[in-house]
Amino acid sequence: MGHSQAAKAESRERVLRITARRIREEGMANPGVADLMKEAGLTHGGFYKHFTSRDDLIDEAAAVALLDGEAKMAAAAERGADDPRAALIDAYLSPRHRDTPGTGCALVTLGAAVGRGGDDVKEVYEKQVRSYLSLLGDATEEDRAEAVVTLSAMVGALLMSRAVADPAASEELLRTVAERLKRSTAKPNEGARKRGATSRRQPS
Amino acid sequence: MGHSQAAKAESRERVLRITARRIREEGMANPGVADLMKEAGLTHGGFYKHFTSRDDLIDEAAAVALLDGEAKMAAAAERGADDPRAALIDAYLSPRHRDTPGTGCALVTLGAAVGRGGDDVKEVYEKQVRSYLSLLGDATEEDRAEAVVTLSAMVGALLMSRAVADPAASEELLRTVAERLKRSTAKPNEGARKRGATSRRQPS
DNA sequence: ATTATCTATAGATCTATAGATAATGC
DNA sequence: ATTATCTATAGATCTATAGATAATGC
Repeated sequence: MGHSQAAKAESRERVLRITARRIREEGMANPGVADLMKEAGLTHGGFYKHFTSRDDLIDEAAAVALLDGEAKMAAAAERGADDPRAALIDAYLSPRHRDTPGTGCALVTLGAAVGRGGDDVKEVYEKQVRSYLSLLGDATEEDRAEAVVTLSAMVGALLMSRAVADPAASEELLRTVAERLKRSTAKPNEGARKRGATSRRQPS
Repeated sequence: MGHSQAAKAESRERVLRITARRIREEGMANPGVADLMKEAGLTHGGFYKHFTSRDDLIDEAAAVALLDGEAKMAAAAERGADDPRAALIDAYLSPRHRDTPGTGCALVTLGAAVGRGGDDVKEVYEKQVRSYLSLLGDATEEDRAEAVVTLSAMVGALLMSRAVADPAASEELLRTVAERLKRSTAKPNEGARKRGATSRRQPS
C-alpha cells in the first residue's frame, strides 16, 4: 500500500484492460467495481483515485475495447500479405473469434449498449467503423459501398453466430458469409480470374 | 386488489409486453421488477404470482421480443406485394426502425445478450433467424446463401447505425446496405432486367 | 374458500465516501 | 509531506418473501 506513480499508472491500466475484456464478455452493465478491482489485485476502496465513477471507467473501457478489437483484426489482415481483405474476413468470421468475445471486435459485443449510450462513446465507435472500412478498402465510392456491406455482413454474422443454439447453424452463418464476401469483390489486382467462375445467378 | 383469472392473465401479458419493449430499449440487465410492475399499473409484491423469478420474466420477454420484431418485419414484407424482399429490406433499414428499437427486430437489440445467455433463449433466437431467412427466400442452396448474407448485412448495418455519432454516417450505413442488397438479387421473376445495369466492378 | 394484488420488510449487492496505513519522493 | 492503497461503512437499489386485503367464483 502506497506505491510509486508508475505503479499507480500500471494499476489504472490493468483495471482498464480487465474491464475492456469483461464488458465484452458480460455486457457494459454487469461487472461491478469491487469485482473488477479484485481481479486487478486491488481492493475496491482505491477505485475512486483512478476513476471519477463507474460510468467513467465503463466509457473508457469501451473505448479501449473498440480500439483493441479493431487492432487485432488489422493485425490479422496484415499477416495475410497476399490478400489482406480475405485474411481479415477469415479471421473475423472464424470460430475462434466467435468463441473469444472478450478479446474480439467490440462493434459486435458493445454495439447495442453503445447505441443506448452517450455521444462520447458513439464517436469512438464511429471512428472504429471508419477504421474497418479503411481496412476493407474504401478508396472509390464503389469500393466504399462494397466495404460498408462487407463490414455490416461480418458484424451481423458474428453477432448471430454467438446467439444461435445449434453449432451447425452457427458454423453455417460464419462460413456462408465468409465465402460470399471473399467472392463478391475479388480484388482486381490479384485474383480477378476468380470472378468468372462465381456469377451470381443463372437467369432462369 | 383481487380480480378475476382473466384479469390476472391480462396483467401477466401486460408485464410481458412491457418488458419485451423495455429490454429492447435498455438491454436485458437494466429494467427492475418494481419498475416494470409499476409501468403495468401494479405493485412489485404481486410479481412472483406471475413469474418464478426476474430471470424467468426476462427470458420469456426475450422470446416475445424476438417473435414480435420478426412479425413486424414479416408484415412489412407482405405490404410490399410486388416485391416483398425489397419491402422487407427497406422497412428493416429505415430510419424509423433504427429510431424505435423498442418495437423493432430483437436479433439486433438482444443479440449480444442472448449470446451470453442460456440455451433456451438461443433456441428461440435461432428460430427467428430461420424465419427471417425464409422470408428472404431460401428455397435453393444458392438462395439460402444469399439470404444468410442479406440478413447478416441488415442486422450489422442496423446495429452500427444506432451506435455511430454522426447522423450522416448512420444514414449512409442504412442507405448503402439497402441499395446493395436490393440490387444483388433482383429476383429473377420480376426485375431480372435490373441486373445487367449493376455489374459489380469493371475489370481494370 | 380461494386468490390477485398490495403493504412492508428482510437480505443481498452495489456505488461511493471517510479515515487509516505504509510506501514514495522532494 | 504526499499519496497509492486498504479497511470499514453509509446509503441506495434490487430481488424475493411474508402476511394483509378485497375481490372472485364455487
